[in-house]
This record gives sequence, structure tokens and C-alpha cells, in this order.
Amino acid sequence: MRGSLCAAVTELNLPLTLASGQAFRWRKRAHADVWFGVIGKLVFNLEQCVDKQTIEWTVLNHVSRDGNKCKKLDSTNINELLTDYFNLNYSLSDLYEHWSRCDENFAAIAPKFTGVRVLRQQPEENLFSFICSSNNNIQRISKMIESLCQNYGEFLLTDDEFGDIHAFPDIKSLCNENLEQELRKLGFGYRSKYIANCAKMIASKSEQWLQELRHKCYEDARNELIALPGIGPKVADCICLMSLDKSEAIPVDTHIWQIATKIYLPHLKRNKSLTDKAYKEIGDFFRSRFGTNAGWAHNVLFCSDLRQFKNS
DNA sequence: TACGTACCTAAACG
DNA sequence: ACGTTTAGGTACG
Repeated sequence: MRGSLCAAVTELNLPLTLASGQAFRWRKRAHADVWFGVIGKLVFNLEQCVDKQTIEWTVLNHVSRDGNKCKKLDSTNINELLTDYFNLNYSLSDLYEHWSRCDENFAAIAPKFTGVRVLRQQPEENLFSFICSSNNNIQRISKMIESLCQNYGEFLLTDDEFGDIHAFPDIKSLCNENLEQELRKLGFGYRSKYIANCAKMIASKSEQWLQELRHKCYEDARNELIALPGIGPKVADCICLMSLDKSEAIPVDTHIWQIATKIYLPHLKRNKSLTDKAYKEIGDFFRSRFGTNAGWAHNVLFCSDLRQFKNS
């Protein structure tokens, strides 16, 4: 099934948005500007058509009508799904203008990094992905997530270029007793225990627990996430921002720490490490400077600081 | 409360 | 070369 979605490059820059380490399963095809990835149980090719101001999409797997409890899938549904996933119901260029007026550093960076959008991901995939992200790099995180899918997720299809593709595993599939040891063997390191214990704890809660955090306030959602093993302040903020609709969440990682001490809050250079207090100070600064959607502005600055996008 | 340190791994670094 | 550092941190003392 094919279709097209209206989105100018200034509203959605596919490579910057998909490869900036928000989500870890999108890959560019070798011989075309086509992005390959999975959303739920659907496998996609996405291509940005600059002239036509659209994203051309293809769903690569056949979708059984009874398989998912969801409605029959037609191209309208897919457009809705992509609009939701890419958070397309707000105008990014308007926000860029606003943020550029708020902050001259943003104004200087923005022209080179237009169309960097925060995705609205599926909470479970987002949560386990960012447990893997601690003290790690994007390349290795991507390998780990792919390995998690290959070993515990439902088979979807075989792709000519990327081979067997699996969905992200559901919680039940991550609840087997040997999971920690298995993940150790697969190279997850100390995150193996976090993932195994997290799966068990989430499984013991109500089935809708994670989804319902979307309807709670930022502080409550964040506190509930931090109670899980392997989730600290930074990872909790990633999950809040990227899948729980908390656009005011500011994940402070090494990049944002660098940017903050270099440009905005130089007095923090005296700190030996990122304390809870400094963490909050940086988040509060971004929120006061950029407003309620500070997390989306932060994402643009983060992206501009990634090594892979330097000099671009 | 505020640091220091251990924790897995692999590629980049000097 | 080859040991050290770094890469989107967290838990524990």
C-alpha cells in the first residue's frame, strides 16, 4: 500500500528527525534517500519529496484484518498514523520563529537545522530503548534495540536489504526468567538487569499504566517512571518528552550539559558533576527561555550538537 | 544532600 | 600501535 502525506521540509526533515537518536530503528537505504523502519507492526519506506512538499510512504507488509484489533487499514488510516507519529498537528516553522525571537543562540543555529521534530513514539518501545541509551552511543543502542526485536519480537517480513524484520517485543515476551542472562550474552551489559526487572514491574501493573501516563501531569508521570530500575532523571525526561506528550520535559545529557555551561549558564562550569540541583536548574532555564514546548526547542539544539550532524 | 565510583561494550581518540 | 576516553546515565555507597 502506498500514499503520500503533506509535509514541507521545514515542517519535517526526515533524516534529521529520524537519525538524531530519538528512535533507533530507522535506517536509510543504501542506494536511495528512502528511510526504512517499523511503527507498531507496520513496516515502512518513507521518502521525502522536496519539490512536492510531501512524504511518500509505502507499507511493506500485508496487514491481516483480524490480526490487530485495529480497524481495517486504508491509506487514510496510515496518514493518520503517520500524522500522529510525526506529531504533525502543530506548525514547527511558527515555533522556530517564536524560539528564534526568544533566543539568539537558537536563531543562529535554526537555519541549518530546520524541520527537526520530536516524534510521538510508542511508550513501551521508547522506554526500553532509552534504558539501553545510558552511557552508550547511538550506533550501539541501535544494534541493541534491533537485537531485542530479532530475539523477542513478532516476525513481520523479510526485506531484501535488511533481512528479517521483527516488531518491538511486547511486555509479556520480555518476562521470561532467563532474560537477564540472555541479554548479557547478546551484549546488553549491565542494562540487562534493568530491562528484565523493568519488564516484570510493568507487567505487574495495570495493562494501561504506561499509556495512562499520557494523561497525567509531567511531574507525576516523571516520578512514576523514575521508580523503575534503570530509569533516572534523564531517561525519564526522554520518555516524557518523546512518547508521553510532555513537551516541557528537558532531558539533560552530556550534550545539553555542554551547551548549557558553554552558552547559557556558565556558572555551572564550577560543578564537578551534574547534580540534581543543576539538572533542575538547566531544565527550568530552558522552560523559562522557550516556554511550554521547551522540550521541542531543546531537541533542535541537541541535534545541532551531535557529532554526526556537525559541519552539516 | 553532594560527590565518587562501578558498571558492559566498542569505536574513536591521541 | 595500544591504552584511554567517550558514547544521549543510573544505582549505590
